[in-house]
Amino acid sequence: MSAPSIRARVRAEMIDEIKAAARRHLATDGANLSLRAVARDMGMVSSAIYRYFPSRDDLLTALILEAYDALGDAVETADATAARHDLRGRWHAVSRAARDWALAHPAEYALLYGSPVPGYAAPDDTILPAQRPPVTLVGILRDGLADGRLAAPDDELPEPVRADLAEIAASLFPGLPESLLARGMAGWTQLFGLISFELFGRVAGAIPHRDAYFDHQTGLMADLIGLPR
Amino acid sequence: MSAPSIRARVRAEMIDEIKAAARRHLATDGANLSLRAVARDMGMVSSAIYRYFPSRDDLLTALILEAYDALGDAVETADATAARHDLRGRWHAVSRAARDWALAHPAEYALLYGSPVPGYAAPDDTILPAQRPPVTLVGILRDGLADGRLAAPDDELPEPVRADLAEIAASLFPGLPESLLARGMAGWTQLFGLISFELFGRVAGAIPHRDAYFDHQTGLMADLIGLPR
DNA sequence: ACTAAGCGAGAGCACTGCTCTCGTTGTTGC
DNA sequence: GCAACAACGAGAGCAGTGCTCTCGCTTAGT
Repeated sequence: MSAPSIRARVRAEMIDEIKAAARRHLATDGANLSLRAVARDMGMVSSAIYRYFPSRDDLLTALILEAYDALGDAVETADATAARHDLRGRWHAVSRAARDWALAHPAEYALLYGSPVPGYAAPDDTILPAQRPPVTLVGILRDGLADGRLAAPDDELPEPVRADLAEIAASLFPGLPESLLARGMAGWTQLFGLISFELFGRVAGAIPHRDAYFDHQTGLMADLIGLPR
Repeated sequence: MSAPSIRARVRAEMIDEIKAAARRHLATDGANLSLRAVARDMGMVSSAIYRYFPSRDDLLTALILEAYDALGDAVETADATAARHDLRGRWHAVSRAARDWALAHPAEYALLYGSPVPGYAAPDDTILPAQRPPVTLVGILRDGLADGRLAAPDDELPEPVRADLAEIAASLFPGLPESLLARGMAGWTQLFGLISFELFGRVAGAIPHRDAYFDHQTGLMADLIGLPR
């Protein structure tokens, strides 16, 4: 007697296979995933897919969740691999990890950070995994502050901004000064823009040496934050 | 005798009406524009649209071109309205103009800066209008440098980065130091990320005071660039 | 052993982009 | 002024989509 029945195991395997096939289609055909094509790939008829996913959007949601997790893993692993006190090294490692993952999985990145699908509303399950990359980035600042290797800039924030950031800090980074959080978020925002520009084809051929450009751009944000060289 | 024949005039009006109807649909139904729905709105049958646009993608391209122009106009007008020597004021005015336009035309913004449609390749006509916002931003730096109100940072760029930026500067901003161009592009990248995050629903309810947050974030990039307060 | 649930196939609905044909209507050359 | 021609709108049709419903078959639980 197996705790998960045979049927349940087969079902789990089917779900995985469907997701795998869907991911394959996503990579080749782009964002507009065809449920029927996925079904064809598995030698099934389209209606059979509905035994496993109530709708196409639910399939997409499953893929999005997995993609968030994959990106989160990549980013956190890169952060953990770098020497803990080398703040700038960690910043670059995390940035590069995010970019590398995006370049390796462009369609999934577009799913996460591209224009939202009209009818589609991301469920709450996505909130936490979506926070992992920015939390990892700002975590570097938190560590630097604790080590004394990083000082909080003493710029004065407008009160509403300070209050909003204080709320975020309270729930995610207790004790982190709002001014530092603000700069960290600026860095995360620029990182996202940098990757999106490169991936979505703006910038085009204007910058042949993309790797070096990317590192320099993220380095500029490290400067803004005050990460020691 | 009218230089443009009646037929030609009617045709031009029809094209405009189709684009207007399409824009209306874009605003309500989101990115997946239905040619048939547009045709229905005009009391036509879908095949009649093909007399004016060879395909749905060509209709989208026309909308994209107009959107780029609208955004470019908004941005350049904002820049021209601010006092020429008030570099920081211009920076904020341009940033806000871009954001305001995006918030007022979210679907069109998504068309321009969202994930690219799989089969769709942006024609070369879009390159120039697409450059207008970043060119406007960096133009502020160019003016500041000419006025002596802004100094080029003397950070040393890796040679490949310097070379790539030098090429861009040569064609768009002759004489602009590469280091300044790099920081300007960082600002543009962050601005795009900022608007996209807000528009595409990340950040969600985390930041209630969006206007103030936006201004502060763009102000941080102005700091990085060195725009005088 | 019997019942109930899970499953895959198939038909069908409403929708999509796009093509082709067929009359009609406006434009232009003679 | 009229004939030839091009532009036009309607309609039918094709291949594709997401999704629903029904029908048998297989497996699981009692």
